[in-house]
Amino acid sequence: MENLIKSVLLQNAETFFGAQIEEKNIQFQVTRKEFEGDLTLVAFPFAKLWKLSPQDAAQKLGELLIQHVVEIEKFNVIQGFLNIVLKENYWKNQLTEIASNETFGWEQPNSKGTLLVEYSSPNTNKPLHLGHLRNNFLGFSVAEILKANGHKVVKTQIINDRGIHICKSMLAWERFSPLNDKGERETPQNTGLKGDKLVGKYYVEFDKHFNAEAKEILNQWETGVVEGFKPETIEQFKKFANAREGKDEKAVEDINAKIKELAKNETSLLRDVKEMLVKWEARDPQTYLLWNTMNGWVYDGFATTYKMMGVDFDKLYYESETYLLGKDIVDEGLNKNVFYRKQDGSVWVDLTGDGLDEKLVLRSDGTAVYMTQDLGTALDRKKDFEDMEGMVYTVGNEQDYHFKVLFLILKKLGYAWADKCFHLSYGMVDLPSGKMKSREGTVVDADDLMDEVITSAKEMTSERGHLEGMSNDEKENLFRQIGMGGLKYYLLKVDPKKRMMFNPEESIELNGNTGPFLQYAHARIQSLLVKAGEVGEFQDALLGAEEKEIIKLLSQYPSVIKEAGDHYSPAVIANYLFELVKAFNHFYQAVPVLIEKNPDVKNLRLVLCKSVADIVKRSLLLLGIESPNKM
RNA sequence: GGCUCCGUAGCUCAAUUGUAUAGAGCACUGGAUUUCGGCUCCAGCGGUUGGGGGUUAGAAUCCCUCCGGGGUCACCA
Repeated sequence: MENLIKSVLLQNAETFFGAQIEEKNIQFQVTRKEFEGDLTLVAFPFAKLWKLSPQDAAQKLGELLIQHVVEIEKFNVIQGFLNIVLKENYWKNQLTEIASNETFGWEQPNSKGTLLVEYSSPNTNKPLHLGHLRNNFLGFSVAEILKANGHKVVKTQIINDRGIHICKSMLAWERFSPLNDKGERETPQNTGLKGDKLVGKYYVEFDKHFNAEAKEILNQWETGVVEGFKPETIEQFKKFANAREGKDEKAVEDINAKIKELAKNETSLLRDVKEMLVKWEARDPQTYLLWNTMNGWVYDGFATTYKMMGVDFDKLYYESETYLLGKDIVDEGLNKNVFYRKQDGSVWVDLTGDGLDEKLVLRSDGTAVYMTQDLGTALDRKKDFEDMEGMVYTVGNEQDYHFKVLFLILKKLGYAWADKCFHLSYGMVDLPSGKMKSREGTVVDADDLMDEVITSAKEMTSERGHLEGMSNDEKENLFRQIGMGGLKYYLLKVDPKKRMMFNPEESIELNGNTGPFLQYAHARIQSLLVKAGEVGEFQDALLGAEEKEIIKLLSQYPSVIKEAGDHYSPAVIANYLFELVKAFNHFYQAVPVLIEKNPDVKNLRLVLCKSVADIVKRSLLLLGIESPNKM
């Protein structure tokens, strides 16, 4: 309808206005509840054009439009806003169209370009936590939303499976794991621990021993024991120690931190773990075997977690296979004069012209840095998916700068698809107690949290739900659907860019703006439809205010899907759904459906209910949330 | 300190391509069912949109400034 009015105005611009008008001057908005109308046109720009008062301009616009657009029944003008009322038949036709189209609001699948969506991308030395949940739910949902917008989508992740942090877990396991009576070290099999949890345990174990050793060294230094240490180090220590004299508390603390760093560098554990990394890079068979074994445990653990999350991937990238990539791109950049080499052999890119810094892309020893890897990986993906039009990187906002630089370099190197690369940057998840910090043990484990929400869904639903006739498996499945639905909705309803507060109590609520509230509306409609049976024609039905309100909302659905896609934001869909379901509950409370005597009216209401249920179900699916028929 | 993001009701969030009286949920108070699932609905309470200035017919939204908070400024990832 908006497009129709727009084209009428544009086509008749000469006759109406005596001049061409710009499309952006035609602004629509949804008519506010307190005024009569279905659609509102803002008349201020036209007032300027005609040199009339806004009221007169709006009046003139209304008179013009009512002659040219048959669907318009009448209009009214309030302070430069033209409120248009559309004919009842228009809305009934809209409903018929919505109800008859099973993919209403979605674009033809694969009708648009291929996009890679990267999300999750964990380290293999620790289990997944609450932050990963936001990442995974977001990435998965955005991928689904892009599909609904017609894109072909490849879901992917890059697994950070190498580096010093992995070696820390490996070394700690070799050294500190107790042996059982068969002489074996701890494994997921003999402990029953989930693989990622076991490996994470040894990562923590490493840190404990590492800190203890550093403290021991520190004690030696402070008490004057200096044998066995490099003279330079002791020199440095003494310099720091003397610098503490006469300083205030804060300054002393800073200096002590530096001394601690010094001591950490002297630990045998750090030396050994670095040695292990070198061995790994040299493909030492024993180290490689250990690495493979422990990563295998982690992958088994992650697989369980991903399954519970309900996310999946089409293509996996491993950092152990990509970390050497990007060397070619360094040559390419040098050839294209985008990069330059410094005296010491390191390679840099100068982005000061774009308001950024100079950035290193290759170390002086010829090894790659993070940026080099990411450049190489990006090109690698383009090779794997030649029709790739762009990429979405679901990564926390602490890496905003990194991605700005990454995309800029790709652009400077002349890759057209760099323009369609998007950093789906999301804010940190805070707890009521403050920030999540792994060192302080305030991290919320993903598995534990999912278990908790499912358990509380069980407690709450067992009391109030409609569970009669369900098998135990069906019940367990239902609790999972409700618990996970609540959790996902809670994390997705907030604008991704924003930092958000995670309140465990609110996340398991069933009322208000929550996942279960939407699921409940869907389940209630399903039960109604089962009772209703066959649904016939509704041509002669009169449209009530409540019905019309819902049809209006339903007809906005396509633009909601488009907006969610354009902004990579599941929150747009979540907020729309909540509005829709509130309107539906209002309607359902005020208007009888099954008991309605007039068959046309009854049919119309049933079609309306079914359309709402369909949209709710399909949209929740875009958020990764299931809609049970009973709950 | 440089760059960057953010600050909306007691709390959690909408509205940020400028547009009518800034909206929801939670919490709190009071109501609704001879009716289809009460995990429902209705009403009330609650705001100087961090402060100040500017641009505009019109500012939560754009610009400047101050205050407060986060992130980032590694030859880490």
